[in-house]
Amino acid sequence: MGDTAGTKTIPEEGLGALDEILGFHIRLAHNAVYRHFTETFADLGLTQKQVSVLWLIEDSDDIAQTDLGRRLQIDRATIMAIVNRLQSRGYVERSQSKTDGRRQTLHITPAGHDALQKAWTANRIHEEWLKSKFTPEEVDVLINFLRRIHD
Amino acid sequence: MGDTAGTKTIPEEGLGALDEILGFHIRLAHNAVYRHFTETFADLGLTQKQVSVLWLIEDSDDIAQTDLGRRLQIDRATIMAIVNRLQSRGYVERSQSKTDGRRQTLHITPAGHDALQKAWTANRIHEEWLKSKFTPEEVDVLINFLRRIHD
DNA sequence: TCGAGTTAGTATGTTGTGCGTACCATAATA
DNA sequence: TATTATGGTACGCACAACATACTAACTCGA
Repeated sequence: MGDTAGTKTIPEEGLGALDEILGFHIRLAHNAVYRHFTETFADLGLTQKQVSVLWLIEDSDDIAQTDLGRRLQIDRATIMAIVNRLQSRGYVERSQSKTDGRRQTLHITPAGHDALQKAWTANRIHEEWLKSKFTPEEVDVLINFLRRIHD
Repeated sequence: MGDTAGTKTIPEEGLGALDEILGFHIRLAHNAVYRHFTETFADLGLTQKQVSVLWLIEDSDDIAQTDLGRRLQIDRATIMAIVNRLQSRGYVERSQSKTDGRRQTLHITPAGHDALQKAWTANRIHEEWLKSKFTPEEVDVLINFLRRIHD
């Protein structure tokens, strides 16, 4: 161990200059949230993205992939992969759009609906864990700040 | 909603219930930051994680991988992969620790130092973009909030 | 001092995501 | 009609997170 002699000067805990970087804190926070999410959703085996997508599909039945991507700010190719996974699990289905031959409309299957029910419960726990770190007013402020970043 | 033609009721823009979820906003914000970071650092070809790690190694010369992981909250196997990439680029080197045979101490090469210099410039631009969305006081508040999440 | 348990590093493999590129079919338009 | 734009798809690459398993080195208690 770095004894008393001055040779080993490993800063014990600090993050140094990184601590000033806003982007860095966002990454760390996101990571922490991601980890807790994964834990909470371990039984379901769904990721954040998958739940978000599933959620939005249920919310807006017959939505197309492109719109999905637009709202969640996800690349066309990436949303494709996510929907594929959801589909191969039997949670969503694709069908042809009547009005536009290029489009595929997405909808939730009963199994997907069930998964979403469970996801809702898990998410309540997850959100409570997260929000418990703040007062309700602070939550509002924080969401407002974050919206400024991603809007 | 579907006032005009009735059949297609795709909510125009909203995120529905998702909009209430704090975790969801963190994800979106993180994503936006990630994208801008990638753009800004395109020339360098370094990721957020790589820069963070490089930075910390320079900051604390002879740090071990484990300590790195502890500070950045990154898994042992994951930090391994990151350091490998950095090493194969010639940005960092490993050497045996004198005091503990299990440990590898990490240090920056001149090439790594150069890369960090450029990263510093790129990061200034990136941070300015990010922080320009807030007043200095708000930045402090935000960092404080984020720290609560990841600490 | 010996042996059990812990810690650091490593290798390997899987999963999910993000993005680039290319291709095709179908609109939309000039 | 010819051209361009759009939506979906396939393929491939790079990264990251994590699990598992193994070795070597250290620590500590009986």
